Amino acid sequence: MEDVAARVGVSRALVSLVFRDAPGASPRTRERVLRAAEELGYRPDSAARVLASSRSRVLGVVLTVHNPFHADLVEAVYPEAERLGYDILLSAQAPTRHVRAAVEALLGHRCEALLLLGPDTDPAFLRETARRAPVVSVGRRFPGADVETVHTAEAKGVRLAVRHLAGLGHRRITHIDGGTGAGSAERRRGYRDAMRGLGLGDFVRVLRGDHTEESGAAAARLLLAEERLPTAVLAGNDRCALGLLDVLSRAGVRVPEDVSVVGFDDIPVARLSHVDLTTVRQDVPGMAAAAVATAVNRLEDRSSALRETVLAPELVVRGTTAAPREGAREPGR
Amino acid sequence: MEDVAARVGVSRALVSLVFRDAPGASPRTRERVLRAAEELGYRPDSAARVLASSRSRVLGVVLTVHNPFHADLVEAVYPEAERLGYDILLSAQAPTRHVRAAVEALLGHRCEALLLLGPDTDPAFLRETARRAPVVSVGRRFPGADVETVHTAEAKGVRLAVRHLAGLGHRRITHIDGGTGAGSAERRRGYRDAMRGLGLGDFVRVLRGDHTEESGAAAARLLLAEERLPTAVLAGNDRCALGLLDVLSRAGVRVPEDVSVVGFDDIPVARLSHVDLTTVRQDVPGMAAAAVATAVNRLEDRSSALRETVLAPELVVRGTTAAPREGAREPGR
DNA sequence: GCGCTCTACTAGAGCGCTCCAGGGGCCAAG
DNA sequence: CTTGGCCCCTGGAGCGCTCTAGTAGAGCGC
Repeated sequence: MEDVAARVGVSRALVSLVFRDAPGASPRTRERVLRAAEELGYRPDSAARVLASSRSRVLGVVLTVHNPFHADLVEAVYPEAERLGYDILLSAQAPTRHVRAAVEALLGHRCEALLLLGPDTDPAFLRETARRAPVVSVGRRFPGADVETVHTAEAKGVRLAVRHLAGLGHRRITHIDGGTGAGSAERRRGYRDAMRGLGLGDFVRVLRGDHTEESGAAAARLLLAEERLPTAVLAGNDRCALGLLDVLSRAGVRVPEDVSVVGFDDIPVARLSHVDLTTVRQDVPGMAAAAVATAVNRLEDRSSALRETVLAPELVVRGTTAAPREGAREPGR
Repeated sequence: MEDVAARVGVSRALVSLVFRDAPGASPRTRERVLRAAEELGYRPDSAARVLASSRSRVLGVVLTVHNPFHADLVEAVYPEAERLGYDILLSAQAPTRHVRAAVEALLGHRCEALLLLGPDTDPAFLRETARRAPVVSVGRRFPGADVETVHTAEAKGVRLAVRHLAGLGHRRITHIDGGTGAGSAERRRGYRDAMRGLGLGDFVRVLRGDHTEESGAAAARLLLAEERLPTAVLAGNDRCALGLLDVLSRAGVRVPEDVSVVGFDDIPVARLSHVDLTTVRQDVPGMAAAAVATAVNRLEDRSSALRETVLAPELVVRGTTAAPREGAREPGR
């Protein structure tokens, strides 16, 4: 910085000012400073910057690196953060690496706020973390944990799916739930309510699962071993639906002719032509934008109240749902 | 830090020393400092640390966030880095975000070296980046780009797969390649060589593809439209194999009875019971360890020569390969 | 000419840490 | 009793920036 200043013949402060895009330098000088910096290969040091300004303008994101839905969110977070002048740093949560470790790393690198994607942790830890920095939980609710929340109206999404299926003539609609996965409890409840709301209370059936392909496969094997299949299955998420589809198709069960399948999330694989999964799409750009905006808002106004942003999901009808076969219909219909 | 020092009744320097785990403090004092810090909720500020020491001990990792193989690598990188006392920062590459942006972010945050996972970029950019910091390209070779390289012996992996298939009696073994994907050119060449080496040169057939499920699906549709299927397909990677399997099974083609399928990578989905894909496993822990070690070694000895670490792959035989049906055998066998 | 404002720029004090050059005790050897 | 060495510990100068308070000088109205 000293060198750049010397080369242009101004003070260090002026150079600093130019690099901060702060007012107070003439266009001509600004231009000369920039050129000198270019020539000398000077790039401001973010550590020093952070230290001096006690602001880093960095948001930390904790993701489960194996989760395709998180991948979508991360991708959507970047442009939004950039728009607001923030930088993004990622840290991974994994079976072998607790959220705690990811949070420590991020905070240690001066992230001003944290976006936790479907964090697999306890409210106590979040409450504690929230005292250190604004925390936004994306996709998972933590009542009473003092964190900002951005999530989809899960129940509504499930309702859309159930109505779609019922509208096609399905009654025996089984739900494979997502266990303790993000949003899973809400989806399970939403399913029960939607079924009852349509007078299908007697057909309610929930299979335990989680948000992986494996659990969908397991559910499929369980169903195949029974006397007859349900006419439709509502999976806890797309990955579960994928596992289900795979095992069903290998067993010679045709989708959607023999059984209809609906997922949740609308991850990229679901859109592939050969999968063509009917699913409930979460508003990824909306969630990313809301998460970033919430964090930034909180940063700029510490006293602001906790927000809960709920985004509307959307049913995307593709090729895995159709009317049940005649023979599969309930008698007396 | 001042506060902690005051509370214990020592100097700031002593506190610094304790937190750096540097020798020169008695166990008793060390203990007291740590307790005081705990009570006051003091945590050293990494920005200041970095600034003062002009070392950050942070490695930057650029990954394609949608890539399950990268997810595996990232997970394996953490423990290795921790062992050597380094921190990891992630930045994503995506269709909407060039490697360049990820690299800038990481370097701006004082990463001392960069691990690029199968970077989708040009040698010129890498050469330029390598002048700024040690760069390790994982899974993709860049001859002449002055970067460290860690990759699998792709040709060997393919050879193992081809031999396995040939050993089962297959001759019409088709390869769906990975286009410009990481390692793809080597795999393609390896396939050709292996086929010729087994006297199967006449059966060489390469279908253009890329490293996505979609390309596997497309290849499957193409094959299904032909007079007869090959008896075995060697996909460019697991994702491609997955797309292929999916379309085949929906078309009523049984795997491995009607056609055998082999993937490459051994990503988590491949191991799932319902997929049970025979594949060539890349040594993920080995690659992660080598990548970290190479970066650290380079950091500690700037003058060290560029290394290329080649790891042996391993054939994992699962349920998608078997001997070809009698009828499918070549006449005259 | 004076006082005023406004623009363009500067000096210098931090930000929170590391690290080096010591400085006292204390003990064993001479 | 000295000397040397070792162990613990301290003071203070940076690291590369930001930011506040302030200066110089130009332009303006009266």
